[in-house]
Amino acid sequence: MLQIYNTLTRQKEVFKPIHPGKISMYVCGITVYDYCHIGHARTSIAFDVVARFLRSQGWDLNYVHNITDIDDKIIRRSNELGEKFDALTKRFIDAMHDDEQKLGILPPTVEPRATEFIEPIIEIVKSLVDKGHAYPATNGDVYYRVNSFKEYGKLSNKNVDELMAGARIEVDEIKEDPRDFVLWKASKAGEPSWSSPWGAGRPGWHIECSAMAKKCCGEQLDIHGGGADLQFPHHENEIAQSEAASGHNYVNYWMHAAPLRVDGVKMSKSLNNFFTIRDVLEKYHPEVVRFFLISSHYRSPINYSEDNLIEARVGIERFYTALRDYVSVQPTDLSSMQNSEYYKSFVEAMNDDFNTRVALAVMYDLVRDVNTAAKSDIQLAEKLVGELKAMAAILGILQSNPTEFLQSGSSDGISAERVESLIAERIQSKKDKNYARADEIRKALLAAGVVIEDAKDGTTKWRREI
RNA sequence: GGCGCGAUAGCAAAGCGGUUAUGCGUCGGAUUGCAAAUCCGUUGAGCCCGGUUCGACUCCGGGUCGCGCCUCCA
Repeated sequence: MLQIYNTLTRQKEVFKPIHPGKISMYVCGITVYDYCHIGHARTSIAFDVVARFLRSQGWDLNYVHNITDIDDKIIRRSNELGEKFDALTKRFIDAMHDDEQKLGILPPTVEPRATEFIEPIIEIVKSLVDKGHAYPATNGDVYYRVNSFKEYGKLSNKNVDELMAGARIEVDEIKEDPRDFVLWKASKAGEPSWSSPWGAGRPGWHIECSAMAKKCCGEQLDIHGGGADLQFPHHENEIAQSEAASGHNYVNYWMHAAPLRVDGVKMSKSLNNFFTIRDVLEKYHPEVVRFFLISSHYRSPINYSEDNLIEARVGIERFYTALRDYVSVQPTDLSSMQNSEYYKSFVEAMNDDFNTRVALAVMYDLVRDVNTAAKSDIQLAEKLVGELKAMAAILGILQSNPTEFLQSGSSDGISAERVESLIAERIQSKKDKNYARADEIRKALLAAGVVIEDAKDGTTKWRREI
């Protein structure tokens, strides 16, 4: 029984789909004017895991992950760089796809871009104007009339009157009310623009999601997700737009991933305390990053630090060390795992609001039993490994070759060839009972960050430590 | 100021009103030429003050501290 924490009600709820067996899930993606940072990866991976798990359980999932490819920041950046806005966004979309692919983030069912949905955006704005929920201003902008939507604030639990009193809201003469937000923005000369009933302009920030969600999922969604920082104003405004336009409920379950922190505070563009995904991947294996990001619950903040990345690496090493001898074992088909106690526990954990941490704990239990079985019952060990790999696939981890993973590390370290040749020399020394030389070699390798393990059959395995 | 969230052992991080989370680390044992890996055992928790209860880390109230949103942000 799937349970999801719903931001709207601030509690876990049993999930009930709009259409039996089907789920529509819309997740806010990024505005593409720069490289993605690890905070973006956190949210993308969280929902990638949700999507993988839902599909694994037989749900027919329509996963929509949008791209906002037109907005003020994009225009500003394109002016700064002297690069056409669509060339700029293409460049960063390509980079984003590259990052996602490395991190094992599967492509969504649909990846709509705001600029491809200008007509539907104009349609919604028009209908909001017609219904009195929006109004064109004298400068050519069209604004949403916040006081026309009586449920405004229900998602973020804001009191509308207090919002009005807030000192930080910019008072704009052109708006009827300072809380009103822009749906359609008149363009200045030279800016990218599309024609509309209100003149040349471009979409405001929030409206594109209302339009894309409607076109890709219909007027009602099962799940809508995004980073916690989008709860207000973005998702609040989406609700106001979509529900005022359609006249009925927009989203059944709102999910928000907690922010990634650096030194205890949120990683963000404005604080300039972010690390891009590509920077981090220069130092750490992509699976380490992914493992780190799913090793705590998606609603708990995670602290990004070297120590925690190293801990993630060590945590995965336990898995790969166990899997080293079972490279040929294939993941077990989920349909034949229904009676596995491990799998039942795993599914139970994931059904409980996608508790990846508990799911990993189940997998660690499985690893221990694999290692124990390896000593006495290889068939059992292989069976358990098949199950372990099947669960790992649901989380999108343990997809590398174990030995390659364990031997991966900084490129400036000792070469694999050098390691192999020293190991060969050590094996000979051992045969000659020259243990002094054998130990010397082991110490030298250790100093170079290489740990060796002698197997019973006389061979020696090695891995890098970071 | 308004609205939320959190505080767990050396570190990371979950569930749970009474019964081992889990990973890393420590220590001891098995194993090993010695190691490493592995297994077994060990170590160790629940911010403070009240309350409810036969019993609270878990529920309720009040503090303290940290964080998020209220402004662009995944």
